[in-house]
Amino acid sequence: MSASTRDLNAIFASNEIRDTYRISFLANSLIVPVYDTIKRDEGLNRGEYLLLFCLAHFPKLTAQDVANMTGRPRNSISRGVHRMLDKGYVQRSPDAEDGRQAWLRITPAGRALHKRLVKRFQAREAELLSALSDQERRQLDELLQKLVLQSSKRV
Amino acid sequence: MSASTRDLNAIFASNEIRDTYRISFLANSLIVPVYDTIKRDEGLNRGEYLLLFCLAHFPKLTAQDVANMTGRPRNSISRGVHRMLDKGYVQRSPDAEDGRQAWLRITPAGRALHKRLVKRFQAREAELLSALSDQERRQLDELLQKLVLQSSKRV
DNA sequence: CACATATTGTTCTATTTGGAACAATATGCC
DNA sequence: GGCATATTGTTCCAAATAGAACAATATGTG
Repeated sequence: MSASTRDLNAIFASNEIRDTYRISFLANSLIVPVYDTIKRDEGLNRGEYLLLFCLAHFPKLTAQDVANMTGRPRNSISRGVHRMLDKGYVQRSPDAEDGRQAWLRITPAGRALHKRLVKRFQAREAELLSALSDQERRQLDELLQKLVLQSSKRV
Repeated sequence: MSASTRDLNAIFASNEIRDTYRISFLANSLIVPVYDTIKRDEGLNRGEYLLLFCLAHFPKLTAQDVANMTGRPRNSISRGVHRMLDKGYVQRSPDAEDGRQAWLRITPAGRALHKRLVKRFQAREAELLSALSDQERRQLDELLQKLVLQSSKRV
């Protein structure tokens, strides 16, 4: 009964950082439930899935690249790499020119897993976007692109 | 050198879940650096700040309300409540009608803290939004509102 | 009223997370 | 070449996190 007597959704429209609050809320709503199912079904945690996702979109990356892309600390990536190596979803080969770094690549098993798992995010995204018309989706696409480029500029 | 030879930003435009990826990226970019400064300067972790923020926008809430609003598990909220009680930013009073629950309210000290801290998020938000025109900001506002309402509908 | 079920908030525990220090390697500057 | 500084990836450790079980209270159904 407690929640029903107050409109908790009112905060979406009436707080000092409306865009921040709503973007953060949407991010959680889009990814948390899906990560939960991935954890449950495949035993991958967030860092491991992010690594898989990044490697699915580039021929090769260093651990530092993945840290830069995801904003996670290097030690988290390092742990994720080792677990994904063990699981056979990722392979690693040292760089001949720079002895410090190593190149990471996705394996066929990793790519197959990615193809299966990304469908879950797509389904959740489609559910959310069902609230928008085609034109609104195009608007959103343009706005998001401007914002992420602005955001990554300062890094 | 490794990153400069690859355009890591390309993933924004070319992945299977573009909106999910970019919204999640933006959320991190908006809140993580600010949370870091709040942790450093005030010793509040994410759950504690979220509690403060929620209570700043409602006269009273139960711990369960806060869990619903933030999507965090009840035990995290419970811990946050105790620490914020100790710090004097929150007060608690049992509900006379329902012996299980208690009402949480922000204290004057808590409100003063909130007013100071929210400015940091506002500054970060303004920095991001500087990439958009006034009209684009209005568009974003409308789109976000539709999306959060869609998102909270299913809960 | 009695008993099964649900809800609130808490504690216990295992996992996840990230800061800091570290070794190995690379770069820059004299 | 030699030495200070930077970068990569790792390990160590402390803090944060969330699932599960729990006690107390409330609700519903006979």
